[in-house]
Amino acid sequence: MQDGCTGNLYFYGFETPDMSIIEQVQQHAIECLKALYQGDFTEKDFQVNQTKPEFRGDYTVVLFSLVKSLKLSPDEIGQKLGAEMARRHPDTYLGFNIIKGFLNLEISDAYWVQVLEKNFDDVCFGKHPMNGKKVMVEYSSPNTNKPLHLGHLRNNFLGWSVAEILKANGYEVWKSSIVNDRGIHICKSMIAWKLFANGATPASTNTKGDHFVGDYYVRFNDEYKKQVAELMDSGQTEDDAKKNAPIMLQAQQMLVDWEKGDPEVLALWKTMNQWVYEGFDITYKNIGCDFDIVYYESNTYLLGKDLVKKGLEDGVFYRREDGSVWIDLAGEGLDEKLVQRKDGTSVYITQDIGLAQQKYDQYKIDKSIYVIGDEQNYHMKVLQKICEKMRMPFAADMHHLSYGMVELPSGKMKSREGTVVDADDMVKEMEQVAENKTLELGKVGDFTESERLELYHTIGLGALKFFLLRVDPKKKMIFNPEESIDFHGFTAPFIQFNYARIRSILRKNEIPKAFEQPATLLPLERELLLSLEKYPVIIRQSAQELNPSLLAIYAYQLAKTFSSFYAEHSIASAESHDKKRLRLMLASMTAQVIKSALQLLGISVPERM
RNA sequence: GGUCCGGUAGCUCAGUUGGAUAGAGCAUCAGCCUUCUAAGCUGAGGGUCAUUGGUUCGAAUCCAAUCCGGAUCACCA
Repeated sequence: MQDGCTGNLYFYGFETPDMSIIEQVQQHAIECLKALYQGDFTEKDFQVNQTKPEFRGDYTVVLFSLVKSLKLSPDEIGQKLGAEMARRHPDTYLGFNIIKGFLNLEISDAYWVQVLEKNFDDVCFGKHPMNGKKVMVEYSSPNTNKPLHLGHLRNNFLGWSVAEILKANGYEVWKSSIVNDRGIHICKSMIAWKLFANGATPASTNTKGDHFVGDYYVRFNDEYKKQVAELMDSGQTEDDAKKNAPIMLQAQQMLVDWEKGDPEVLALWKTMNQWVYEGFDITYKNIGCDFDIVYYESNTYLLGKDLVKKGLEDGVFYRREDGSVWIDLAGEGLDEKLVQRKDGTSVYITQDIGLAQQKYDQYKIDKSIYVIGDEQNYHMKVLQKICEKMRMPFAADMHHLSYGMVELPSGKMKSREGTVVDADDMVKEMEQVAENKTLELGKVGDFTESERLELYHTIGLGALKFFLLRVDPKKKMIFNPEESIDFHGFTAPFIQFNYARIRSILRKNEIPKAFEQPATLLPLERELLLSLEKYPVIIRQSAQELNPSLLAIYAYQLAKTFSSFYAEHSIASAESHDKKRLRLMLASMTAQVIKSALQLLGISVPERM
């Protein structure tokens, strides 16, 4: 599903999107250096940064790296370069100064105003034209024996957001999920249900399906622990007790029966999985996740066997005496890895190879992204290496978007030990906090009941998503349930609040027609424009790095700049007609970009709050 | 033990293709609502960028070693 922004904006080859100002500065500098010094210069020869606030200027060329090759002082290079850039592009540069090897360039007001005039009402501003590339983002990929928890939320928010960010960069994107619907963990819930439920169902107990099944998973572990303790009391070692506990043996037998296709086991399996799916659907809908393709492991777990055969023939794999099949990756700094058991059944990685191939065959994707926790870094490295060794054409374009675990102050969350923060509870709690704060502030007196609920959802879920997305994905993060997530400062509600303030103004004021005379920009107006102008670059960067936190940080920084601007200058009662028009346009564009950036994070904005 | 990732303010985090006096938020303190929504604005305090050495005009960023924390190295998924 595309948003209408990336489809037909440009005809390939005829029109290219405008260069951002930072790219222009770079090009201008290259062009002028060539003219001045007759050498070959590229972007790599010098850096362009945003000018630090304590100096005059907008963008800065760092001159030190040019000193050696030109054999001139930074000051001399700066003077010549600055003058030449200003001479050649008088519409862009207002002036320049050189301080300690830094060439600070002031961009002209006219340039900034033209950026504003051109883009202030463009809902597609910042998004890039279609590039003809197809990419699949696999994310979420839940187990069906327990409900989603906070860690899954990080995965879901990340995956969804990265997919949207790629769309905004012109990719055709499929969101997919591989549901882990078979295996010993499901059998554990099944056997516990059989033993203890007396035929109870989610409906009969008025419980959400995934929680219902999850409860039996916990029940299994309780019983298991009890049985292990009993066996140990009767003299068995811990290892033996763990192996011999009757309920574990029953679960394992159930898995064997499942693989044999025992109708009774299959029926129960289908029923319980269905309960879980009904629960997941509610959660996914509530948190705004969607998928274009859903794979089920029960359908894919046999994939890859043919590839193992082929790999054996090609000498990529080898067979041991006992019949098991391996690959030797010791040369790549990895280990030897099993790809097929001695009994001929496949292991996890076998189906991963098969599914990777299937994705490529079915959808002709150019890039395949896997959103999977960093505990599987090794596994994913092995997978990619195997695909590479098998000369699969897509091997180089597989990308593991590895993210760190969400931990509690007490350490890792463990479903088995019940120390998890449940996803549904978490969302509900955030909505509750949103409600409390909103009522405290007394701003929704005239809202209808459903408007109120929608607002609490927007704010509460927004705060949660932002909290999880604002951190660099690859870093682990700590969540403290004692201190509930803040609604002040570096948060979604702050950004949403600024959006609502702008909307409030725009409801009451129309943007007047044209300027009567060119406006001169005040520092905060200029700062806001500088920030707005960066948006397309940020969208591109977050796609390149597969990192939504760049957008989150950007959206906050933009909202913060607006907030200062708002406190300092009146918009509706500006000192002149021109200023009023300028500021309304600024406000309008800010709202537009905030909405767009948050939307890429999966966060919506309220018209009032 | 091998491999990989991380260590920045009391807390949670930015900042790493090497650039100016290392930045935000929370918490603390001091101001600011008769004017567009104070979920706000302005300001203050708070740092041995884990440690040591190296590379150079310049290092939180690169290299080496060390310390601390985590992940992973299953005929589990």
